[in-house]
Amino acid sequence: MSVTSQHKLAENRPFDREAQYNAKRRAVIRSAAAAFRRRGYHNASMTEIAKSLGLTKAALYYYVKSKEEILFEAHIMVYDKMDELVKAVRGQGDTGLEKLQLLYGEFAHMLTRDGLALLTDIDSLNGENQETVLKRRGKIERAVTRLVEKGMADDSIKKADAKVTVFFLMGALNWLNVWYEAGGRISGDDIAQQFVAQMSVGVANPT
Amino acid sequence: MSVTSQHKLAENRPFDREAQYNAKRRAVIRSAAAAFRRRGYHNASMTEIAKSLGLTKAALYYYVKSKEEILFEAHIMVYDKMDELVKAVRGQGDTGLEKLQLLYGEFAHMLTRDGLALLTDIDSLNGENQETVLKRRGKIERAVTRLVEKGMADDSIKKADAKVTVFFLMGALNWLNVWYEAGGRISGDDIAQQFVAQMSVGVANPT
DNA sequence: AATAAATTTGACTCAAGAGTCAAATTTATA
DNA sequence: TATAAATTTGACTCTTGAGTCAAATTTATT
Repeated sequence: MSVTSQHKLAENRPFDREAQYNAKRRAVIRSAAAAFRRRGYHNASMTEIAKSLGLTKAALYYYVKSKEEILFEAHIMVYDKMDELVKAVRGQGDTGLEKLQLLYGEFAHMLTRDGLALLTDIDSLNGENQETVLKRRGKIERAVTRLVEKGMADDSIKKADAKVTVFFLMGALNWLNVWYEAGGRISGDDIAQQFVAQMSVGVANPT
Repeated sequence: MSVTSQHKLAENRPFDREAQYNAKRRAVIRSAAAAFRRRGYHNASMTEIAKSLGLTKAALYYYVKSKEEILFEAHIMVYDKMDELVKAVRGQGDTGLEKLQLLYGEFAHMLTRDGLALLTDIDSLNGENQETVLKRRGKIERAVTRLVEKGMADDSIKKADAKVTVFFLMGALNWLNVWYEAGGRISGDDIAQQFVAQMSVGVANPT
């Protein structure tokens, strides 16, 4: 009996609780990130974020250490997802162009889904966090740049300054969050598809 | 004599003074706009903006009514310039594509020159100002959309959803301000040129 | 039901930064 | 040099919003 309860205490409950806690914490970050995207980091107050979750500001601090921590994690959440996508398409596609098409499509798709958004407010992060986020962004940009360069090497992509090309493409993605409202006239899938098409012809070598 | 001095008072001096005042006011707005772009609207304090002009915060309020007024006018300044550019290319170019190339090049060029930057913080404007800015942005987007549609009609531009195409192109421009630092590896002219090229092939009908 | 842990809250403190204003300073004019 | 207008400032006030904390409430366990 006492052994059983010990067991429960040590295995079942803690897991449950921890999972609960983590889920709620993620919910806080997601919800806040959406508010940041809609209204901007500084215009979205903690009180407001709390209210939209049916909580009080004080309760938020049970899950996070500071507002900045939320911003940081919101950034990281997106870059984690993007890293995943980079990994996911790694084996696929043949030419550089094909690989780029797959990845770009995944990116566009991600951004038109569930609240995931590239945030631009990096200046509101303190030195260390800011550096980390910039590093992560750089990592993604480099992954894309590699595909572009591979495409230039195998002649599937037109030769040009790879960096500018990548910025051009990433710019379009970032801007997506500004104008795209889920449930609008155009579906996320359509946009992703059209972005890929647009990107492709803009970049591909005429065959 | 008294007439002469009256005259001077009424004609010469005031003009000088007014011009001086206006020039300084514009300088305040430009300098602040640059700070907003670099550090974000809320991270750039009035004190900081004043200091970079060799002034005191209080002095700023001799030229502007509020921080928000600065943000508003900074936005308007850019849209005025863009309207000018739209007008400037109106007569030129033959096909829709050619017109679009000219305009897009001018836009890119403007953004890589003297501190003019598309600001994204629109949520920090109060209702009326915000509405005005959104209207101005809409006006520009519509002007670009018209060119795209003209191009689709005369077959110089590939048929697709014009709106998405325009957002794609404007996104790349907006993102420019995030990564482009004047005096970097690539000159503004080169970027403008490459953006036009990128845009063109992305959009043009294969001939 | 008693107890302990987890969660939430009301009522605070504190700092930062926008905005004000009377007084000081500078500039131009006669 | 005297004077008046334009410009700038130091020293404020006021608001907003982040963050804290002891106490209240809820949830799970025996």
